[in-house]
Amino acid sequence: MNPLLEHLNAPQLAAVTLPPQHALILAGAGSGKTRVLTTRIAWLISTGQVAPPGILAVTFTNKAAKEMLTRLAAMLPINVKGMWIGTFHGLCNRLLRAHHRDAGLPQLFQILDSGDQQAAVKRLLKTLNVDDEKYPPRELCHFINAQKEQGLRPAAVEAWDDWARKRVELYEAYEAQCQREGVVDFAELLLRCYELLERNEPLRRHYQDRFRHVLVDEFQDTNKLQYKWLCLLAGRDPAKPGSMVSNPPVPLPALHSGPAPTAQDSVLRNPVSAPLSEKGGDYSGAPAAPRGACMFCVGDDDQSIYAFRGADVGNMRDFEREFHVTNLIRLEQNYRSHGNILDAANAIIKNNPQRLGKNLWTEAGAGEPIRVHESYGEGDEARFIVEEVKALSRDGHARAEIALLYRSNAQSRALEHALFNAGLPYRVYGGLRFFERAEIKHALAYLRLIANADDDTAFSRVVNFPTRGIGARSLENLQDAAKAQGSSLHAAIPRVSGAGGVKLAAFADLIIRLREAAHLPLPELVEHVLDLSGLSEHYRNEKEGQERLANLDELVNAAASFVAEEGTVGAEGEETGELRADLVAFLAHASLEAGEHQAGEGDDALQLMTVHSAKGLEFNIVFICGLEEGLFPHENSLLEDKGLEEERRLMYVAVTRARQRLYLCFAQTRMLHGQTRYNLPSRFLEEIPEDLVKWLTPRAGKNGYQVADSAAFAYGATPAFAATPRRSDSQRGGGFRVGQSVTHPKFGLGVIINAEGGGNDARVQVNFGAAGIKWLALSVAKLEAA
DNA sequence: TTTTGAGTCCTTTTT
DNA sequence: GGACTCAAAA
Repeated sequence: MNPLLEHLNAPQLAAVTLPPQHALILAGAGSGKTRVLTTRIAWLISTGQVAPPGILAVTFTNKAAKEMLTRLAAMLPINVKGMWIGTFHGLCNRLLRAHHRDAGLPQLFQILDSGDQQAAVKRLLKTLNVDDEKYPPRELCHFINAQKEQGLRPAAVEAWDDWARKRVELYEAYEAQCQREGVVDFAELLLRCYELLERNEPLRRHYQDRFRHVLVDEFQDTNKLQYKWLCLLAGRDPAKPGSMVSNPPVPLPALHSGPAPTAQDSVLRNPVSAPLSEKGGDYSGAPAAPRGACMFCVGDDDQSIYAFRGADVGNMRDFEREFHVTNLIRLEQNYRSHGNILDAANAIIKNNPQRLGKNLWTEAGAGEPIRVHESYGEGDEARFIVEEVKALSRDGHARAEIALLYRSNAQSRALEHALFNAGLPYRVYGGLRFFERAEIKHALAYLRLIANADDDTAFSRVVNFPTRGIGARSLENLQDAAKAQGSSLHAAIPRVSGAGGVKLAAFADLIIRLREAAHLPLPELVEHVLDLSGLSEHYRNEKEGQERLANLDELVNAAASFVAEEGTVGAEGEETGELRADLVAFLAHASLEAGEHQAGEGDDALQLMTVHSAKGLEFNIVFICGLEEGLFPHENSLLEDKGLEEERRLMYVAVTRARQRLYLCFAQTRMLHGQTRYNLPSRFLEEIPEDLVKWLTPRAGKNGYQVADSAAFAYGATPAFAATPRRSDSQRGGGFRVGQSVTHPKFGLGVIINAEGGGNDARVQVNFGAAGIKWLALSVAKLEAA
């Protein structure tokens, strides 16, 4: 037997060795998804069914792509570096660099990250004198990206009123600005690449012939445009029914002079395109489409948690239908979690309608019960977790194997506070990332100006940083001049006169001097830029500049290791003429891969992160915090179509992160937006069968809190208010307190969220959930403790 | 040009 | 409550 196939279970084996047909693999959490994907590639290659250049494998994150490459390298005696395995954006970047002329892009086009994009939109609104209250940049970016992710250019966007028409107009103006500056945002990377293939038949044919197998990871997270892009590469030509709305064929503006080369030109000239002879190995036909690839899509509709950013689970059904998928394979055996955890996850997700359907099981035993803990407030919740973690630590559990998951980032504060006070090392994921730091972005802006001085985003960022006396007025003059002659800011510098003009000219001179150093090896070039621009100097003089200075040093290191690692890739693409490919590649790398969140990876630290960022990870012990209505499920989600379903999938993802032990925590009160909120326990708690659960605090009543006095709470609850003085017989008597569950004959079950007055005047505010929030006089309303 | 105070917002996030 | 933005004051 092929050693690659050892230790695969039956469905895994079936998936890996599937004959060349389109296939959809429903891979449950912890079912060995990545293993199947990589083994499939290795198997296809090692059995001679396809040569490495015939493979296209797509992921969403750089991490996943890297992981795939690493695993593949361990399985195959080939150099996997040059293979087409990467993120959607990374691969599109590669294609666009190779065929930039055909795509209507300058050779050295720069990539805007979301921050750059927002800055560009802001700048646009300013030059057009558009009220940014009416068209907030954030929202406008979102709109533009959403359109692009649907595959819609401005001409194809429908608008019904003036406001909407203006938005589309701004979208158009934004496109023009990007084109003028030679920059491309994330969504544009995909859309431009899609259009390139759609309109350029020879090029499309070339890649359709080349790629025999297209493999997609996390398929449930693809958006419409990504799906279209995949379809195109897999050999489904654009005009066919079922393909998306087509844009009116607007000719792409060309930035360069001279005759546009044909597609054939760039295919033949370009080293990216493998010789056609390599394409199929001794691939022996079979039922696959005559042209184009076999699609092998791996995903889990139950783990689709990115609808809010355009992901469309519907792609799974569409794919199944449009590609006539007969091979639907379910990977349901879970190798991660104990039985109770899986049972809970299955029970929760069962409440979602319209699933493709799947039930995880394990050969591992039931394991420990799921622990549920109620506390009074978020501080108490955090203290409980701290004590529990300390105990687990004493028992020999590694802290790095314990994760604290929460729905929203704001929740980390209380946890961090308690952890800090307890001296427990922890690491929070999801902060500012390396290439997003201000000082790094400044340095990169200078580097970008070396590559392309017309990059107005980069120009505006550093024209007066460090300050060189170029104030708002000079910039305004410059902007006017640029607008007047329809040029970039840089090109307009000679048109500005006066003192401002002199200073601007000095800046232009700086750019020239930076460009003169463009022959230096990349790390030295970076260093040179830091020096000459005055960035290093600036941070040396700043009180709090030490860390930033260290980061800038780190940038030099990053450049060095980039050259060392990607050195071979530097040869990819065309000769860039006077400017170097490695600089452009490094800048693309900085935009496409923002870098790891922060240092301190080696330490044995608790892992704190949102549920979203925990996707794909696993831990021995998991605490899910803040399991309260309004928080998780988040209140905003209830207003959205299918919002609750997505929250439930999120809960499913959270639960399935745990291998051995799972804690579910909730609190009666929580500080939110500066106000104390009283929430009911999350409905997801109730969806877990009772026999899987062990309550660490007295069990809460259905839909409400346990009526218990504070002593019942392990870590000292401190009720802030009592409508009537609390009495020891409050259970029996009429004493109510904030946070307590009550029933009302008409409104049903609720929780007291506020109170005022006392004695006969006492009134309480009760949240009855669906029945609303009411103020009730205790002397009148027939309230009872639930 | 930098500092400071008021005002605003507030799920989730990768590329 | 707090982080971030933006406009006025030093």
